[in-house]
Amino acid sequence: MNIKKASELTGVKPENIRYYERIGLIPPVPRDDNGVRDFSESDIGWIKFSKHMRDAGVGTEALIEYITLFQKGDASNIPARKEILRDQLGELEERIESLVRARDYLKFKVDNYEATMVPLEEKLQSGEIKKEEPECPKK
Amino acid sequence: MNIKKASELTGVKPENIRYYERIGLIPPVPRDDNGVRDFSESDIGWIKFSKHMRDAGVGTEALIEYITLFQKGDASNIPARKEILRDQLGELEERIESLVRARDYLKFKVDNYEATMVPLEEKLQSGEIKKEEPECPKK
DNA sequence: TCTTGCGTTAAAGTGCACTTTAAGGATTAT
DNA sequence: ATAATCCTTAAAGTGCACTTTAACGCAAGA
Repeated sequence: MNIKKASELTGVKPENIRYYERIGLIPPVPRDDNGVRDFSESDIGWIKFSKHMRDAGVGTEALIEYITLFQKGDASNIPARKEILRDQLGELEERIESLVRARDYLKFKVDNYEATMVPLEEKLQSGEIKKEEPECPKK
Repeated sequence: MNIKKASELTGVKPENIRYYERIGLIPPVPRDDNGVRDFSESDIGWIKFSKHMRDAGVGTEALIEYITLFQKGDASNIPARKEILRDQLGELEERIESLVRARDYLKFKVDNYEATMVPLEEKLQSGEIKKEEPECPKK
């Protein structure tokens, strides 16, 4: 299948598929006689995988490293590949933690906006206090 | 307190505190007679807030909009401020979802690496199959 | 045949969020 | 008093991940 179809199937723009291939974020895609890319299901799978990981904030570097190892097609580097994945999994878990904390804070703030901000604003208006906002939920 | 102290307290580098102030990511910090910033507890709170949100991937634009509204110190824009926060909360929730999906996928992949990859590699070695990796857990 | 629409590459440009540099002013330590 | 160590600003530079541009080729339809 051509790059347009691959793009539709993966939600990654053709330019970015080419870019991903160029930097090694996906393995090289085979070409036909005219040098035109002919994507297989497995190529599509790789694009989806990389998109998935990129969306989650996994940096290109770790991904490229992983793809490179995979491409060597050597069973001896399976532990290395597994370790990259495990590292990224750890980082992902940390990022989720951080996001959840921020979300809880923001949720608290939104839920209590009227209760805390309106009286604060009133005092502010009357010059009773100086401007200050950030109060966090005591975790 | 000076910018060094503020930096230590918040984990944000002095350069970035200045940068944050310059672009409006925190309200202006009062200066002493020499034009040197003198941070109050509330200034520290703002830095922490912005860092917290930035770490979670909240873009500067939304944050600046929020700070700007806050600075107008007008109770009438409380709903607008609340809405910005609510919007960002929604986006944060989506990002968390996406990360959790990626994590689950990666976790599956790591947990099953030996089980799925080792036999795959063996077949590959023997030329029995072509290279293809990405198989997802059926969610 | 020629225009439309797909594909290709290399290279330059963009946007974001810092980060560094340059040039200088004030306070503290020796 | 002079060197170190803080502070200040404006402006230029960096790194990442695209994104756009330019210049081209092939192939089917009017």
